[in-house]
Amino acid sequence: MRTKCNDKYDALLEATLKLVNDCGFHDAPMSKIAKLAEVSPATIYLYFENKQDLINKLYIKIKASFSEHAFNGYDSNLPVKKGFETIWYNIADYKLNKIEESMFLSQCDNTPMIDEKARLQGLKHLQPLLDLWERGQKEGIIKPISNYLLYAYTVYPLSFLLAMEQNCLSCLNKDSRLAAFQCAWDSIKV
Amino acid sequence: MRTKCNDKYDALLEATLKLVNDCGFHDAPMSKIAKLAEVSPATIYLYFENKQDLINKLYIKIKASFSEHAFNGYDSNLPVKKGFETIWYNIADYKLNKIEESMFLSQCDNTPMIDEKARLQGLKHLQPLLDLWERGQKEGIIKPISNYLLYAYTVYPLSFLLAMEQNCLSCLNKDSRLAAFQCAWDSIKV
Amino acid sequence: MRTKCNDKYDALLEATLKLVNDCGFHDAPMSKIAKLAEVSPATIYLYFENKQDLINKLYIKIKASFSEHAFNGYDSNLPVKKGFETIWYNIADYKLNKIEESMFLSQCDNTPMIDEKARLQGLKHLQPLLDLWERGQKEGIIKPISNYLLYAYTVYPLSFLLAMEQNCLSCLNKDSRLAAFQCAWDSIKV
Amino acid sequence: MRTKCNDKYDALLEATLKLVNDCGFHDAPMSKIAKLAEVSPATIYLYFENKQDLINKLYIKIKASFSEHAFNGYDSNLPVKKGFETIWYNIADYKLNKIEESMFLSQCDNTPMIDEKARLQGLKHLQPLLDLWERGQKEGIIKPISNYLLYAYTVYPLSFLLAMEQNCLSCLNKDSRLAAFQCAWDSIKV
DNA sequence: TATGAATGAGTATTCATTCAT
DNA sequence: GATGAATGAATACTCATTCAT
Repeated sequence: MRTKCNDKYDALLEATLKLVNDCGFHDAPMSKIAKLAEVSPATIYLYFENKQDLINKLYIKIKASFSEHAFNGYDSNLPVKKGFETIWYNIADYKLNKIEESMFLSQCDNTPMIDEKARLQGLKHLQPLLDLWERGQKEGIIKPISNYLLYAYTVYPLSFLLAMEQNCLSCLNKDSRLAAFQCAWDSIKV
Repeated sequence: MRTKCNDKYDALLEATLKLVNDCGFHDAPMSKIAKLAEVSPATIYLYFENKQDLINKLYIKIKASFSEHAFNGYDSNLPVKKGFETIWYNIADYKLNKIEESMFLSQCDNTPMIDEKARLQGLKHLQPLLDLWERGQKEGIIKPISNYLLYAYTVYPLSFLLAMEQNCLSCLNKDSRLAAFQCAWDSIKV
Repeated sequence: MRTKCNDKYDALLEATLKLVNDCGFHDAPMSKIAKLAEVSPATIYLYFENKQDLINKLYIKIKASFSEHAFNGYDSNLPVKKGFETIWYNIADYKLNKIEESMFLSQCDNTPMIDEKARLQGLKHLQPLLDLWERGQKEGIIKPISNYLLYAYTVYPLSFLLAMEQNCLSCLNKDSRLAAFQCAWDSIKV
Repeated sequence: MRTKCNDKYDALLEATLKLVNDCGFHDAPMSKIAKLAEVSPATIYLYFENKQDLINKLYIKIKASFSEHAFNGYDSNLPVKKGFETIWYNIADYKLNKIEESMFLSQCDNTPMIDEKARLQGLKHLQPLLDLWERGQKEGIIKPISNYLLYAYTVYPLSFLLAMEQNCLSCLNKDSRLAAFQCAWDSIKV
């Protein structure tokens, strides 16, 4: 499906990202997406099957870039806390620097706008973090609770801080980020 | 003269809640809402100005019921931890028992589908919790960090647990809820 | 159909007149008419069969008041020119003083918004003028041309002067009205 | 790529003309217009912004064709009466041969269905006639009265004759048209 | 008599998608 | 591959009219 002219493919994804963020899925018609990408509406259908496919592909692409960021510089041989710290700060960085992408993910995750199939595909990237937690639990450093809880109390709160945007992005700034990390670590460490 | 009954008003809100949850705002047309509420499409406009107004009013109503639940049995004279515990468990209860409502709030909070005005009106109910935190900080029991962080690491994670629904609702069950609360408390206590 | 409470009947006709003039037939819904008349929409149907009937009745009423005015003080024994003068000035008076009514008649006469039946009923009031013209023709004072032409060149032009409203009402004022009458008379006299 | 053809644009204007004449603006819905033009409702919006724009454009187009007709063969060097005769007969011709167009103009001019802007644009074509009248007045051939009066008693009556259609079109036929012109001229000549 | 509630059919307009070049 | 034209089906919303009191 994806042809040699990646320019248009990418422009379409970018336009979709912007419009869905600003107006919501319900007010991001194909015609507007095409216009913003400087492309004919018909052209969209050369690269994507339909609107759902366009959204799905954007979701998967962003999820992938998110994961790539998350494990940047991470090595599974690091001690548990150090490893967790690396990943957590990476994610905080991503939220702070890739605001559009992060907002889009939030919208997808709280809305029935993504195929179940795409959703699953987006999830499978987190395995290294789950492995790290398992190791931490074996070593008695991390509480013996479900992965869901661990995620809910460490990574997920970052989404809220992002959503509060104007008033709260400061919470993720270099110098005040320590407090946030401390909360995260305190909530899971034994 | 027929008299305007609350039945229809409520049926419309209920239908909207269900459809927006199941299909998303973008696929919850007025015609479907009317059908589900067993009412003519035109009737909607006797009770609501337009679709936006319908959504806004539903949001505000649910936010209000949420707050009412949250502070049920709470007394500002309770010791900080006890007070926090009361509120936190109330909210966990709400999430567990009012799944539809909770999912709708998540969708609203991560989507540009709500008026800024309605959004603000929905926020003003949390004051007692903020007051409690302030007291806890003065007493040296709660970390001296911003309200956003406190909220992000105590209340907000519950939304994630809810969203994971099938796999994770167990995390909020009576017996395993303690672990979740412990995470919350650990992340904010000094 | 018309009941004892003429107040509401009249208020409805008045409201219709105003709304149709200001917004056009296409933007004068029954609900607005009811509101302006300070009456329930359902009440309209106690006095009128439907919207068409309401418009028709208003048309006929105004046509009748127009004719009454037109022949005010007219006596079929007057000499032809004097008689014509009387009627013509009466009509000019009406156009000048009953602007709303005159505009409504213009709209009805240039639009398919009136039943053919009502239209015919509105026409039959002009007989005395036609009789006068016939007499004038017999006396050799008025050109031997069709009634349509006589009307077109004497009475009808007044509608245009009215329609030009702001810029042109002056043409119908007491002192400048003579010029207009002179045109009318010149165009039909032998 | 299919190319936007004038056929559809014209068909739409024609359909609108017919429907507005036969049923009135209030009963000429876009769906009927589309059907009559053998086009999808959505297609209308490729050529016109909305219904108002469609009506406006039709009005302006017809006004332009009317003016073109009116001054066909007219030369500002002609003697006043001859010049007036030329224009007047041209207009009578137009009314007789372009009945649909003439009726539409009447409806527009007696109804709040046209934008003020479009209305103004439609007016500016008559200048040569006004110039002619001015010259006639300077030469002492035409009464020193306002342009409104001159128009009301010469051109405007033709609209009435048209409106009476069935019974009266004969008044505009070649042989009986002289009587009508004579009325017009008599009413303005000194 | 009078009403506000209720509604089915309709209105202008938009949308995701396909057609023809 | 790329496009603007074209469209049937849908969308939010309105209307003339009727219902139930």
